[in-house]
Amino acid sequence: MTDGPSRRKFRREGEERRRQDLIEATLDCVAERGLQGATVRAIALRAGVTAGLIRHYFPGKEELLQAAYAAIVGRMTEQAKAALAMEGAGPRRRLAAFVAANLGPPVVDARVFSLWAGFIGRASSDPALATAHREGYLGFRDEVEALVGEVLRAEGRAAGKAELRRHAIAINAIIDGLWIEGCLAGDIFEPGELVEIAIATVEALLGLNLREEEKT
Amino acid sequence: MTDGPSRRKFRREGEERRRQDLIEATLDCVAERGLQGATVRAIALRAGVTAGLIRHYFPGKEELLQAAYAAIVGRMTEQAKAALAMEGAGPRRRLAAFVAANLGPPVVDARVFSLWAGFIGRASSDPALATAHREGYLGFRDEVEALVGEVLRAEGRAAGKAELRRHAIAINAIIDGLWIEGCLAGDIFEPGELVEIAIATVEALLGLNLREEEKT
DNA sequence: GGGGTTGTTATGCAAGTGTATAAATAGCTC
DNA sequence: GAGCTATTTATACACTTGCATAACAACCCC
Repeated sequence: MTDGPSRRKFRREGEERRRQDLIEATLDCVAERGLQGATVRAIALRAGVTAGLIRHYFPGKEELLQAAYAAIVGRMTEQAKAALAMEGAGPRRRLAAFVAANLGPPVVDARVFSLWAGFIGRASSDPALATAHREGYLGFRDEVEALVGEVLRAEGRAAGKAELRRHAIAINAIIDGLWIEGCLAGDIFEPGELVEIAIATVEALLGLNLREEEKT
Repeated sequence: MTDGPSRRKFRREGEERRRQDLIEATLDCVAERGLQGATVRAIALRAGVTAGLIRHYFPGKEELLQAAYAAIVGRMTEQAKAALAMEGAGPRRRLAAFVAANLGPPVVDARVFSLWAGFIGRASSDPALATAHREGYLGFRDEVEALVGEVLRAEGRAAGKAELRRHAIAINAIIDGLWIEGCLAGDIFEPGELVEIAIATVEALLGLNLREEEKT
């Protein structure tokens, strides 16, 4: 009748599966309790394992957080890249698709934003993180710049380097700004409103219509 | 010769002065080590006092952080309000001044950003914080909307409610987006470049020139 | 200049953190 | 089914955190 030292039952999962589960659990914790609330114990509980297991798959908590961050950044850029790769579509439609991709799910998401804010908030104090952001930002901006260049070229309009740079910075800012609001208070906007506003602003900025296809 | 129990020398400061010092120390800590690094001990050390004193001026650490956040938000809106209050200037110049005020020092500042990110990152998990942001955002946007309304009215252009709303959202996003980049990587922009880009984008959006005064 | 007020220090504590380590057991191979 | 391997659990440790408390001393008042 004496219940012996009952040890918890468990199942062995594949390595990749466990890593993914832990990353997902981390994202959930960050979303629900903020970065501070993402402790190893909370993450493990959410993943259905015990805390020690984290160290079996990651060198430390920091690496798990970085993996989670990388996972989210990956998902976001994946969307954007898909829009860029739209073969067969003209530059204008590709630009519009790119903007739209960055302002819809899964990019616009409170969970994503929490993690982003948590990480980026330390960029001022963490040089490595600051560099990472800068490279990511410049890479993103370069893509926008190239895209705008294509659009204008297709339009037969000369575009100076400085002008292109300014346009890319502005478009990037519009996307970022709307992204933030969508993440933080998506419910005060109509569905698709952010995308529409972004595209309309880009249209005004470039002085052309992105919705109708260019004449061949 | 036995050095007795040497107790630290100290000076009694005025209440308001101490509070301000503690708040400033908090901002410094957040800037240098991130929100996580802003512990009561680190803050006290920076302020030149011992940790216990914090609890003499604030109910707890949380309240100190909120005071620091409020202080920074206050400084930011102060700048913006000053631009709005420019009497004698036409709507267009006031709008330009408003945009510029939000994209120059002391609003664009890494320290400010760290604190902002730290707080806003918890907005998803903290309903009170989410509400605070929403109200601040909507208040800000209302001001932009009113300003844009004035500008267009002075231009003799009719502006529908929906159009006004979209413009305000867009302008707000531009300011936010550029603000972030200025805070995070101000050194990759020319001085005044962000302001110029913002104003140029707003000009394109509204289809008018903000730099030259309106004809009376 | 002596006393009282209270701003300030010093010390300690309970809770929570990430991490290290050893024991246990699930699932594979033969 | 026995034996191995390494995934997983359980436990403990060193450290930090915010907070409580009591002793102390700087400043004000008379």
